[in-house]
Amino acid sequence: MENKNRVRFAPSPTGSMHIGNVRNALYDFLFAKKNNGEFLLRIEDTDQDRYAPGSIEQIYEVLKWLGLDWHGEPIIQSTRLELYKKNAEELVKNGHAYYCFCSKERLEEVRKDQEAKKLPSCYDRHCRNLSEEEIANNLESRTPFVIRLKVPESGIIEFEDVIKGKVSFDLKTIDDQVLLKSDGFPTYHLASVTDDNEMKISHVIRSEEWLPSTPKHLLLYKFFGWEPPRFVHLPMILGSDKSKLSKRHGATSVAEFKEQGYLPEALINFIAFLGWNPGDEREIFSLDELVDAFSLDKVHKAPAVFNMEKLDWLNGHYIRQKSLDELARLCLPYLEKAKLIKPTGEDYNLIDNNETVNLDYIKSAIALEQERMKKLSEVADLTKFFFQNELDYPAELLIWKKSNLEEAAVNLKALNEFLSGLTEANFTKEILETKVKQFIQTEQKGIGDFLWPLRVALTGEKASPGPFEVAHVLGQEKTLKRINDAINKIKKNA
RNA sequence: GGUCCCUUCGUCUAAUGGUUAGGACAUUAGGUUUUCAUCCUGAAAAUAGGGGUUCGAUUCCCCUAGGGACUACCA
Repeated sequence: MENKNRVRFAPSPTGSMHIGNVRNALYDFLFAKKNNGEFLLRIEDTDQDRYAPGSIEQIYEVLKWLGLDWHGEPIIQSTRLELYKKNAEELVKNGHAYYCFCSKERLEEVRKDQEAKKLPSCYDRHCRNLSEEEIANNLESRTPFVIRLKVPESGIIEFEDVIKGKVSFDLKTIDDQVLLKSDGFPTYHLASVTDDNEMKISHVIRSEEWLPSTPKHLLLYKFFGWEPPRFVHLPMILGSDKSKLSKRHGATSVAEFKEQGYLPEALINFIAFLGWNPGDEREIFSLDELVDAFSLDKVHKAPAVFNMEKLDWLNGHYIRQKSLDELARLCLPYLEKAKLIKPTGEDYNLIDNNETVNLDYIKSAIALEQERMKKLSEVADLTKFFFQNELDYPAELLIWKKSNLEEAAVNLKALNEFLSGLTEANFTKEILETKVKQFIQTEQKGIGDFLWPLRVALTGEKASPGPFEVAHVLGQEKTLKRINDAINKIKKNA
């Protein structure tokens, strides 16, 4: 019980959840579940200026959507200001931190000066040795102040990162970090160390950008007399040009991916493999399977480039795995958004001609495109011909290979006649295929001479599902109408 | 500039001293097919460079180069 593994995902509510956040959360989750530990959530809202309204709710929503359920109530840092303040003052009392009354202007000047002299920029420790009287006076006159960490003058601080291995820093290069800001809020450093201790976090799993501030955190643990956790610095995720993944690389927020129709399964599977793999050749993993296979010692040191093509492939894979009911449920909003259908009671109206269709019709249409979809958002474009009354395509599209419009018209007429002679009951994919192919044989022509124009007449597309399955979904009446429409289109064109 | 981290096909990665350097995505050639997609088969494609250590280095060490992060009263 004492040594239970506890990890936390600690985002700050300053914007939308992005891929990097999700990777951190995912590895936290996998590590906790794999090792019978707890996955906790903490909201690091200690920057009043950067707080983005709604982003806390979005964090919850995204984690739930991805299936990364956390344990217990989230810790909200802004509700714990007293604790941080108390800890900062304790450090001052023990001589490990000090009041600093420097103005922002002065700090700015110091920085500029150091830059001009090509010196490493850090606080010049102006207030580090203020007399008690000076401090008392400043406090008395209500001069704004911060509390800074008193970094020892010399020494080496070394630690064993779970992923990077041994890392060491010379204390001489470390700045006297601000711990408590003049607005009374803690900085990340104070707040996260305080809370990680309070929450009994065993492994701090976070992005590599935190590696350089880890010695400050270690100092804090030492000065507080607390046992430090293990540090686990995850490699970064890069964009296609190998710079830190950002907006200009396209979608990076989870909300955008969701909107484009990426499935949580695909996102999880893909992101898990950015910097980790199970060590064998399997590629497809559910969240549960990831938990089972996960281990921190298989996490890489090197950063990984976010490769959208592979995500698309995975997403297509997961779409193909979906049951039709589930897929239809996911696709419906996209069809409505594209103004193809609108719900009316239990059924749906086609916006094009106000015809009423039922859910089964929509499902049949979606079923035919399931293996072609890479993202849910593509469903509207892929299935639109099932919901439109008049198809908009050039007559020339009806021409098969080296054939011509006249022949297309002749063949379509023959098909129309033949199909008119069938009963509605014959309009299944299998029966149609058998019968139409028999019919084509008697015509002494190539199969494409009939099937290509038929398919185009039914779909208006140069690429689509086959004509028999489309005709089945459309039904005899619409099928015949579309063939007629095509013939008329050719006539008009002539 | 300073500190720290990193380096296997285009990309994600396997192989921790001995392999024809393996797989996946993407690319590409075929097959199936009325088109597209799916599916199947094949091809091309990598150990950043230089030194060591070793009988033997992708693997261990050093240097160089390149990339990245940090360098805020942001996280």
